[in-house]
Amino acid sequence: MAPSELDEKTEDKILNAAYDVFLNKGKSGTRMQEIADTAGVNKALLHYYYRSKDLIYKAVFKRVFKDFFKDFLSEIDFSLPFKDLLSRFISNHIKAVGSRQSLARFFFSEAWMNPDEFMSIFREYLNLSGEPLFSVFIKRFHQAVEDKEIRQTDPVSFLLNVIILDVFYFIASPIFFTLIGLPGKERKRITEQRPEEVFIFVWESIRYKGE
Amino acid sequence: MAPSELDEKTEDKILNAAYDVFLNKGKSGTRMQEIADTAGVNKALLHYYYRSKDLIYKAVFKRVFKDFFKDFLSEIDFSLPFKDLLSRFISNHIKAVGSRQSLARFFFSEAWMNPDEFMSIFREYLNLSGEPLFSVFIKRFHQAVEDKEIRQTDPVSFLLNVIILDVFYFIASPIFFTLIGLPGKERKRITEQRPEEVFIFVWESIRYKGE
DNA sequence: GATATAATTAACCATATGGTTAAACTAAAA
DNA sequence: TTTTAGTTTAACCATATGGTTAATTATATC
Repeated sequence: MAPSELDEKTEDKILNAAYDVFLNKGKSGTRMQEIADTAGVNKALLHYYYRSKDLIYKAVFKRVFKDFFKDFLSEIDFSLPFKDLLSRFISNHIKAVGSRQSLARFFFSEAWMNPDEFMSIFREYLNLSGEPLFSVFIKRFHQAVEDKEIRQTDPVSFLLNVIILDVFYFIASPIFFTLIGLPGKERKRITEQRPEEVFIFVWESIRYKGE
Repeated sequence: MAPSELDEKTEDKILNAAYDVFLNKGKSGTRMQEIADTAGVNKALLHYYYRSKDLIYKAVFKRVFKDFFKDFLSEIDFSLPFKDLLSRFISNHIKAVGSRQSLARFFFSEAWMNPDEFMSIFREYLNLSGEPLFSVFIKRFHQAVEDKEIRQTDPVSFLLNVIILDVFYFIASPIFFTLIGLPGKERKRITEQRPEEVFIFVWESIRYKGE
């Protein structure tokens, strides 16, 4: 009957608001009052439900973490041939990050600004995912090397390179484009072609080229 | 006679201290008192010399900007063959960024958290450099394509990819390594080999491989 | 309907923070 | 030596901020 936002429980309203504010302002830039205003509740309720700013932050972080890795690792069909797997991984990944830029921004910004706190919270929630998918990837990689689909190289560095090319494009490109004075039209074109560009770039790098 | 720090002028002591604090805490995380303490001067002097936090921030930003692009673009001999040019560019670049991580961290963190303010200050200081070196690179790139040293591709995306691989390794790798549970020894090895790894990765991607 | 419990609010508090000021100190010019 | 301009300090101010509390309202239980 009523729209979902209206019968949302107060606790959730607060967490959603905190999510928005923390994502856009960072930890030290976030004000409890702004969270309260965004949620449309009295400021005291933030403490009633979450006790302190630190604990709201942790709760938000937990959700950010889940969302980030859900987008990051989901929907990959590991049975595909390696080349297709890579292509799909890259385009999914870029799409996910591109549509959730503030998420990635928050994630890395906080990782830099509060590395100790970040890493300790990070480790708390680590069990959620990551490892199994990674080892599957490594297996497929070695297989592809054996099958002479791709050249011999370090899969850890390779995967890291791919992820870096996917994620940080959205952070580096606005600054880079401004620096070289690239017009908006060109920026848009390059951004649209980004998944294709990255795939060709990395595939050309690792595909097997004979003895 | 006296060590340089002691006969430093107050104005410089403040700027140096502000540089340190802003770099490590970001704008909203920085406290005027902490700058004053770090500089070893009375807090009122910050306002005496720089009027406000905003203006100190701008002064710091100006220096960060200069330092960043000095390391970023200097010492490149554009007369080298393209392959060597690329190799040198990458290793210089990674070395520069690696030894100035807090600089890059500040630079991008602020770019995300205060994109509008960042970009407006950024543009203020844009005239300093960047453009000419970039156009030289483009020329060399096209030349190399003509000479069939490298394959035909977009030089803008290519340069951006190289920069991204250089800069963001230092941001992404600690998180990535933690996520996959890579031990410290391996991390160190991979980090030491990073310049070589990136060069091979991108060179394999663009080198000319015949019809 | 009375009572207990959970949810909510306005007012409040202590401290932190950016910023100001008037007075004091220093060094060089007159 | 006095004047003057620049420099430095301690004390202060207004506001912002995270957090608390006592009282009020809504909700559920008997």
